[in-house]
Amino acid sequence: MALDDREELARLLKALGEYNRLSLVYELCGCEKPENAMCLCECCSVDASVASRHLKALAQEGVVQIERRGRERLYSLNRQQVASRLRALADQIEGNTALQPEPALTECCEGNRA
Amino acid sequence: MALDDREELARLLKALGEYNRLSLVYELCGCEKPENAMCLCECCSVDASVASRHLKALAQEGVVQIERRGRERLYSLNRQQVASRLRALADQIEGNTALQPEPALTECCEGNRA
DNA sequence: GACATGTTTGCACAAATACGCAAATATAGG
DNA sequence: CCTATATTTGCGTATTTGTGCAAACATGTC
Repeated sequence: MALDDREELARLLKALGEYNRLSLVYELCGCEKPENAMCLCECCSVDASVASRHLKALAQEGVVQIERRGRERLYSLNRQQVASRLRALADQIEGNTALQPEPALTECCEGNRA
Repeated sequence: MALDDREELARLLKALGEYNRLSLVYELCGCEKPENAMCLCECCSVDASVASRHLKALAQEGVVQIERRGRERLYSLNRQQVASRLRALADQIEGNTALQPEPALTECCEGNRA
């Protein structure tokens, strides 16, 4: 795995790992259609500007998608993309990588590598 | 979903969402046997005390398990537990929850709920 | 144009966080 | 007991982060 990917994944997890942002994601989970920030910001009790910033952060990590409609912006989840990135991490952690064992990585102390 | 669970999940994601901690997790991914902090801290170039703190944080969120052996502590991944929590989130985000639709949640603005 | 509505931005601030270093602690082994 | 090794903790510090408020912007409507 490339180190850039790891950095990107860390940023995704950090974006999801804040309570109010995660609440926004859950709120979007329950929305069938894209929703604007004024509506979404009600799920976590924060200022609209705060929600706007959080949603922007989520968009930067590819969690949500922004669609402009008139004076408002409609946010929706990139469901598949986020889910697959999370599952890829789950697979790696579980050890079900089914990949060739990445020859000659930095070795662990006593040759204790998979 | 209970709000406590959400908070706990946010903490898990935050724990994983820091580059050096994620690197420790990846390092542990490649270890077949539990490894001590001195060994693990080499993957990210930080002081041993920093690695110790990171591993403690990971342990608090259930990511790693600690086993004492003499003067050292051996860390290993809780592979299944972490993987399943990540997959549960992935399922929710993707919308494959296959759950009853949680009657009467806080409604989205225009009755735009799943 | 005037006004309402939704969003973004600038600013200030408090809290959290990551970090290195040095000291303290724990324990194995002579 | 003394020493070496592994870990934890206390402390100081620089940076990041989440937040609210007010102002600026953007755009639809009358």
